[in-house]
Amino acid sequence: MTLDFLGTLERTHMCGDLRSSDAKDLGSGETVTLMGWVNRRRDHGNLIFLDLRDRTGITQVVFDKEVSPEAHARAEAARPEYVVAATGRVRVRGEGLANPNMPTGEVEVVAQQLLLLNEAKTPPFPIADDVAITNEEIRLKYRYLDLRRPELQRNFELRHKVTRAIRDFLSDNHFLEIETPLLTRSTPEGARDYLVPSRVHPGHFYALPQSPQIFKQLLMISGFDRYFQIARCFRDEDLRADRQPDFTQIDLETTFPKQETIFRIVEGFLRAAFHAGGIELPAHPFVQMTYDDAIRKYGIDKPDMRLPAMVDLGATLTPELRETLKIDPALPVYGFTIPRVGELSGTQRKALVGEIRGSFGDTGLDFLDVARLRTNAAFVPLAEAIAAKLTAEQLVFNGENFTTDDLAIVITPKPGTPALWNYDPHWIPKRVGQLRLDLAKKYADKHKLFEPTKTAADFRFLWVTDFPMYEWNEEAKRWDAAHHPFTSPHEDDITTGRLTSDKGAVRALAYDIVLNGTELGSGSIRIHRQDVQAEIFRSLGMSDAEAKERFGFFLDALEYGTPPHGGIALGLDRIVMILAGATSLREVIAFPKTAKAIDLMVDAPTPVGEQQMRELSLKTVTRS
RNA sequence: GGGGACGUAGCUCAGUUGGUUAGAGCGCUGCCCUGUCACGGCAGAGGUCGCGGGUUCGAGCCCCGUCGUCCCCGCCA
Repeated sequence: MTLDFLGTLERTHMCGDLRSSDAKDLGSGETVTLMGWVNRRRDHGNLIFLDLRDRTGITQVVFDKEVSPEAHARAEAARPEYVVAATGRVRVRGEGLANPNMPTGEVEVVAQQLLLLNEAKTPPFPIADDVAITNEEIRLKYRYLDLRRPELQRNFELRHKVTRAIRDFLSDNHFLEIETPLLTRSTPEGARDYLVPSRVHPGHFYALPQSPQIFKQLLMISGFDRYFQIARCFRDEDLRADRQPDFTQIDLETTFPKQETIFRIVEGFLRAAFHAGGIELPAHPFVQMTYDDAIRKYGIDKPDMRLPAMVDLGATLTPELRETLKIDPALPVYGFTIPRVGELSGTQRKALVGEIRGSFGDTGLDFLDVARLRTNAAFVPLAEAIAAKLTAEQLVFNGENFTTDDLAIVITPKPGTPALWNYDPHWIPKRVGQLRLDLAKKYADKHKLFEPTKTAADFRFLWVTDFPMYEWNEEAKRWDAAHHPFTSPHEDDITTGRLTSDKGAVRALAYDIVLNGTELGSGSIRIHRQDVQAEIFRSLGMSDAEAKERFGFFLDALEYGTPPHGGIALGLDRIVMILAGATSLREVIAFPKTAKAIDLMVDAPTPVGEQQMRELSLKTVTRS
């Protein structure tokens, strides 16, 4: 079978367009032309059905030997994924022939002509069945075919709509979209940089940006007032399901903001973005929580608000009880529930106990099983007191009482164990918080709190505020910037001199936006005074000379009338991922990389030829 | 750098205690079929059980190594 050329033929409709009204409107002799891929062929001998697919949908085309023997013959030769152009009349399907399962199911096209524009090898995995392919390797190698599947077509249409809604919202709110360089300067702190060797300057390297941080601050100094960018960023760190080395941020900065100014802007464009994705978020501001509260109540700086919080049960334990139960007299005792886990069998419960104890190892932590406490008369009052506290939290969480169907865990630190975790008061809550998430994941099938209902209730946003300014770096024995060194401390922490006297207690005007336990974005109010910036650099152990060498241009710029400013950057990929109900960024990035940062389709990275290496003054050495 | 899961036909998977010639569904090829839409019927092709080594009379199955993919910890200002 020879292939046809398109010639002068033009497409009149997309494959998702036609409805019964189109059949009525078309007078006799009028025809439509559809172009697309053969989704499926059903050959009944003298009658053949081809389902034509493009990104808008699928339309059934009928080939009747009596209507057009030529078209019928070509339809016989067509196979899945062939590219064809079908011309014919739209017909309302007869009684009982309509297919209510497809949007175009009330009509069909009776073909008079079929052009076979291109053939296709049998694809390595099915395109037509919208089923999950588990072989990620083959999906990525044949990414162009994977992307042809309806599921991914939907994801990228969603991504486009979300991006567009955000762009429109920010544009409507006086933000200017300005591009910043991709070839820029390495700032060797934070994530590892991707480096690009300079040909013109042997031994010198550009770095790809981890974020346009300094540039957007300079744009504020330049007086652009409000800036945004859908910015590609690069970080040479190990990957995760929600981390790719090459990713996209919605980056923005504005002059004269309070934190709340930034919050309202972000809430505004997220509302617009979710609206574009068919979700109406409520009009009220998102919930806010300080970093300290997040750690205390959830044991993590990005709480998943779809689950009930942890509860401090310390007050329910008298010193005598602590002694009897071998609990440290001074340390907090945490309890939490996983709702609707249901009755566990003796075997299941035993396995769970082993699992939890095993995960604690030699940490000094142990736990009480509330269900077992109840079986001992001496501890019934304690069990009741604990249940009362858990009930209170459950009421806050979802308006339900804690019941015996909810798995209740109480974590108890053995006496004298603080030394094991270096007296860090966050150690216990973080550890308990991790267990909370592990168990929530383990019993996800039972509590179903992670299952999409396709409503706004699926998306639990949270602002986390008042992050610590500094983080103790145990290895280097020094204080590092917890966020980045351009973040402003709270104003009182500057005036009280706490920057030098008590670094651990300094709070930053830094905030994260969290959605369902995923960090969507991070921002801060920046330092706009040269003297404060210089002091922060010094407090980070950077000498004035060193600060000048690394950020001299920026310190200079701060001296020319820098307005107070601040901003945020949100991961566009993560927003789309969660909105699409996906669990990996690969589902929303067109050409993603594997966990080892390989592009399986184009096969990158690769060694380069000697000529290219020589031009760049590069030589490969083998690392031992 | 560390931990875990997986790897059997093009795809999704099964494969018992180690036992003869490795299976199913879908897909693919050919033939038949005028109302299917996950069409149906008949026939057929298709396998380095990721790779290498070992144990054994005998390995898809056990052991060691290795490669790849995925998930997690570290890391990600």
